[in-house]
Amino acid sequence: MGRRKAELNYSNIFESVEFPDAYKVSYLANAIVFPTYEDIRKDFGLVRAEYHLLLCLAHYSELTAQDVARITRRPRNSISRAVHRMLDLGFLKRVPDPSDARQAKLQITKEGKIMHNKISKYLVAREAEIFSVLSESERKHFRGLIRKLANFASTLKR
Amino acid sequence: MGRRKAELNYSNIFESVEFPDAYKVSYLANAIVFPTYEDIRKDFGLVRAEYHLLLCLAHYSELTAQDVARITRRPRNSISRAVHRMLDLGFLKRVPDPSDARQAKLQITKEGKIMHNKISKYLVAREAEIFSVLSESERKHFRGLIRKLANFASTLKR
DNA sequence: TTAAAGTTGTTCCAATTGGAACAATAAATA
DNA sequence: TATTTATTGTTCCAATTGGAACAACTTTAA
Repeated sequence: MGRRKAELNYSNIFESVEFPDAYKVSYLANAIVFPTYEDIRKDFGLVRAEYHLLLCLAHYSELTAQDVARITRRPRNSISRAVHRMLDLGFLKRVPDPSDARQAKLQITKEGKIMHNKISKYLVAREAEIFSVLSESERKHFRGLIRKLANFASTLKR
Repeated sequence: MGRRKAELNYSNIFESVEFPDAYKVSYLANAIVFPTYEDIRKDFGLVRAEYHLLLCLAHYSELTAQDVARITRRPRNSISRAVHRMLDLGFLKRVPDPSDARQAKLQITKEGKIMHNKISKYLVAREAEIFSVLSESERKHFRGLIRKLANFASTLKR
């Protein structure tokens, strides 16, 4: 095994960087969120936008593709592609909207729900693992603060 | 302008999702981190890995490409590509390591430092904007908690 | 009523991306 | 010492990605 240099603590940068909070959010995302999408792809065969559709439609009974794009802040064409694949896989169904011929309402199917539950279970376990480092009260605190931040972020134009 | 549907609050999902904390971290990352990389590309002409090199080498005087890959959790080939471009741009210099012919030590140049300062200034302002929604004491709390989480995440295998 | 502007979902395309394999080198093991 | 295993940086390649343009449609303004 190649020698490891004397002592390079890779997390020193956490404290010396000029924007430490944003940097750690970014780091957490890289460390947690992306590997998670990777796992979902490997274990369940769905890419990010496909999983996002499942997630959104498990929580809203009816959405347009555009709604999902807005909720997840992803480009419309990625969602569009994903919709077709999810229709083929039988995880979604689509009904034209009679009141607006441009759009169609999407719904999750029974099979989609089953898949969502499977993935969800995995993600719940993953969340528990990550947050196990916080005490119950710390976690409660963190939840309140990140809620505030996320809500604020959701108001940002883009 | 197309009508907006009666009332669809896109952030409802924040509370109903099965893994609310991890979801909000992910959401924050999507809302904040990615647009930031996009801005850095547009305004400064550097892609993510290129900026990461600048950031790392502004904080450690000497690193190998592999070190940077580890610090940022990015694939080595992305870093390798970025190194070449940054050398061409004059933002980095590279010196072979006499004690290990496989690797080379990277350093940031004066020009690189100038560029880093410019980007940094922008990111500091951006961080201030995002976190303006928290009070001073909330922010202090948040900093402690996210530090704990990020440090823990840095110990995860991948 | 007609024209202009905005919206939705889609296709096309160019660029980015990361996995896999590779050569060169170093360390570990027999 | 010789052989096996690991590491570094690189190239290649296939897949993913998102911007831009587009057609169909709706809403607003003239």
